[in-house]
Amino acid sequence: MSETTPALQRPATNLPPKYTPAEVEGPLYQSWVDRGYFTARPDSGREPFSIVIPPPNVTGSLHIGHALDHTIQDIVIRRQRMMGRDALWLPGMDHAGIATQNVVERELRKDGITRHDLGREAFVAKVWEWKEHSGGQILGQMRRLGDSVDWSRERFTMDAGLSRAVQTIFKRLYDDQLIYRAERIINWCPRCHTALSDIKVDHHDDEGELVQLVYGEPDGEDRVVVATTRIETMLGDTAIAVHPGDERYRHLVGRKIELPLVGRMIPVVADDHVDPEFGTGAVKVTPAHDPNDFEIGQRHGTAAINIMTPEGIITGTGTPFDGMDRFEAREAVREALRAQGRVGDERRPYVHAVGHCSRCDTVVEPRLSLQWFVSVGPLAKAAGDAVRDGRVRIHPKEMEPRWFGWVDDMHDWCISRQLWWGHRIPVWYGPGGEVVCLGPDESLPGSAADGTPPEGWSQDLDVLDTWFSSALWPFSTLGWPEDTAEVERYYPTSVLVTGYDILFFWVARMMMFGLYAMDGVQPFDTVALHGLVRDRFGKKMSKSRGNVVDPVEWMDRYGADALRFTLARGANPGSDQAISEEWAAGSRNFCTKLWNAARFALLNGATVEGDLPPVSEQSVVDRWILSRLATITAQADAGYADFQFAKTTEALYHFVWDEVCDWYLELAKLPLAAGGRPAEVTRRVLGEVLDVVLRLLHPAIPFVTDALWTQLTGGESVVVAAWPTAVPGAAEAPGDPAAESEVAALQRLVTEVRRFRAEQGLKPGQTVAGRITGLGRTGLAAHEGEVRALARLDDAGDGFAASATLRAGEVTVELDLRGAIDVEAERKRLEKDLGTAQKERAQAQAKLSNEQFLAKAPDEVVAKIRERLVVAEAEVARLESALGGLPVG
RNA sequence: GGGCCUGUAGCUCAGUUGGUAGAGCACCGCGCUUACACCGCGGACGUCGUCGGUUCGAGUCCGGCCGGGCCCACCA
Repeated sequence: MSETTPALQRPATNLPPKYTPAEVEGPLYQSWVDRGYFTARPDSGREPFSIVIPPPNVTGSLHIGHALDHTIQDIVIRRQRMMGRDALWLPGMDHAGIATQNVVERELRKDGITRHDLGREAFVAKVWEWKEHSGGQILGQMRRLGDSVDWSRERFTMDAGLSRAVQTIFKRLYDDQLIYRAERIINWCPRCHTALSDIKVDHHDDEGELVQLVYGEPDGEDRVVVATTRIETMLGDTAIAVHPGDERYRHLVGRKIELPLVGRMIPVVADDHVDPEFGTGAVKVTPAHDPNDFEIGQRHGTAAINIMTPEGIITGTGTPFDGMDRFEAREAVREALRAQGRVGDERRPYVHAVGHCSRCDTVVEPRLSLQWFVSVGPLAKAAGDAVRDGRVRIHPKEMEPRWFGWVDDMHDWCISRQLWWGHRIPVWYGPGGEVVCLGPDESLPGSAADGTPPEGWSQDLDVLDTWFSSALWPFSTLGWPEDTAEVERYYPTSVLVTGYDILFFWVARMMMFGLYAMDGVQPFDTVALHGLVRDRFGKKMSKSRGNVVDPVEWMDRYGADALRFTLARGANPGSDQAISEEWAAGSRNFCTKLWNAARFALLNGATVEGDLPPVSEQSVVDRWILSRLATITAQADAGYADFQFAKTTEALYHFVWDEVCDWYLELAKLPLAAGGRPAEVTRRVLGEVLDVVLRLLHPAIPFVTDALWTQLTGGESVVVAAWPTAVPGAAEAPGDPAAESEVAALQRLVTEVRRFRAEQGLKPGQTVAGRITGLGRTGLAAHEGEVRALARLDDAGDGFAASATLRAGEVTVELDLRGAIDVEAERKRLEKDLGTAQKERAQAQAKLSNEQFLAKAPDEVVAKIRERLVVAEAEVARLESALGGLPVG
């Protein structure tokens, strides 16, 4: 209790009449941090619960998808904290190799310099500088959102500690021969000058040309026609392949044919890969520029000739095409071959899938390259098994097939990147061809004290794929490879919350490395997947569409709570959500409603002091709301636990708005006005309801709930309040059905009277004289006062003359409308209702006269239909009588 | 090419083991009823894509078709 917590000091009357999110949210976050609420306590003796944040890229700022991701994690972790767990939500950021390097290079370009002008060391220093700036922005946004992360444990994938983890695991994998270096066809971006993972390649249909190309003598018997979309690669052909069983080419297998334009003699080989049905049944083989061809080349021992520079310029072919860009060469080669009559004049457009760099959209070039790989076989198998045998749960379960589809058929992972920003591959090459992989504390024999390598040694130039370090995140952030208390305590983490879009390349890799590094212990027990945030039409957000929502803008306009509540309300497990500004406004409105309800309670002396009054002293209305509160508490608890955020927040929304505000508060006004013991009981129940509701809502909307809760209870903060699991003093679940049905009957009657009034043109606030009879037969004998208050009926004094009569079930309400009754309106209303009732009666009768139904349907269902018939018949009778009683108009 | 998901009120979406269709927003009346016009009261709105099957009964299960979307993929 210090100056940092002004909210605590305010008397109840100080709650401003108007809810202003900025005023509520502004000071709260820092006070939470100052009080250390978010700091995990390994020595607390409490049961641990841990989440590591999916580290946002240091590039740019948080987008709405991050806001969703963080909201979900914050809901989970805040609830656990309230449940008394030692809750750790570990924050941090990812260095995002290529993305970050691109951003910084773009900055440099504005000043007309390239990274090569600076040199590697200076450039990397520049990136660090930039990271400090950009990273700060993200942290500010997280604070704004209310993320209850443990700032004392913030990490960055390029931190010294995490870099040690990277080097340690690299060395271990290397020693276990799970990392190897090999020439492979990789996706190469000629513009970014880097290898791209399969995931960074977008395939979409482009129009090209499937050229038919004649090899061998155009008229000779060694004539072979092949088809290709990349004719320029023929300069690097080293074979022609046909299917072994293809009679058309049997005579050619084993022979050599001259490669046009180049003059090289290349063999015809037989390979199963070739589909004799496709095209001409013959394939040109360019091992250095096509993955299939590479494999064919490997099988037949043919050379791989690289004909392109990293920039995509033809080189080393000894032809006039050297020096041409690949697309330029495509045309030139085609023309040259056409001149020789090997290619037809006619162009046949051909639409096919072409890979593009996901970052710059350049057409990727399959290219032979010396790269580092992780041999994923055993690692992926373990990752699959962990889910198969139930050690790791994927939520929702429908995502499991995708998981298995991926881990059960994973290619080896190319981990080297031709970048400067990232973890440098810890491998050194010696003058005599030596290759040495170094662990964190190792150095080359003969190194100088300052680490300068011996003469002739140099380190591999490449850095590791960003995902390599992210894959270690669940334990590297806890201090691994050191033997820390945090690793011991918080690993495996309890739940991983992330979007299904990175299930494969992040989650799968964490699973592989986690199981590998931590002796088979999984990195998390549960993977909770959420979807993508889309625009109001369900379209993907993109800068080009101009439909991107900036979470900060919405927080400015509606508050962080409203943004969070909006995202939570749309968060159905694993599925995308469409959001619009109306939703945010609706969420803000809900916070306002909550605020106003709390104001009402405070102005009326609601309290949480002392025990809840015994059931014997509670009114039916109290019992009803407490029963409902107990139900909603159980629902919310279970719903949050099962990651059903949409369902749960929706249920709380309706409980607060439709039940507490619309009915309970209105009904409570009577005993509060009456004073005495009934008022005392109501004040206590009212306090209880709000207290519990605020605690249940706190994980989703932390700011406004804390502001209100401290006012209501005088407690320190709802952040550290106990999580409600049951409502003490309320009847046990399934609640108090008697009270619930009694109040339901009351609500039905009041609604009926209100509707009648509205049909008759009475203004909602206008009080009229009325006489109510028959309440006892509906079990509402004790509720006449409430009916009168909510339906605005005055007691009928002397001289009362009924001019309109409403029969609602057993109850009759006669109103003195002083001749204002609209007979036609009432007739229309009654006839409509009669139609509905008759239809219901007919449906029930039809079912009950169906012998098959009677014979086969369960008894309870039959009983339900019988009951329905009775009700419908009574309703028909009532409406017919009411219609008959209308004045002839 | 293979696989997955999806089609419910004008819009965006819920609908638990098959048993009389729901929400928010938008819409139509009326209203400053002493917490709240970021509100209240009342109202209207769907042959659950389509055809067929299973069943006493299907939005809910099965099959075909049509319409969207996604993932994976080396088809030259």
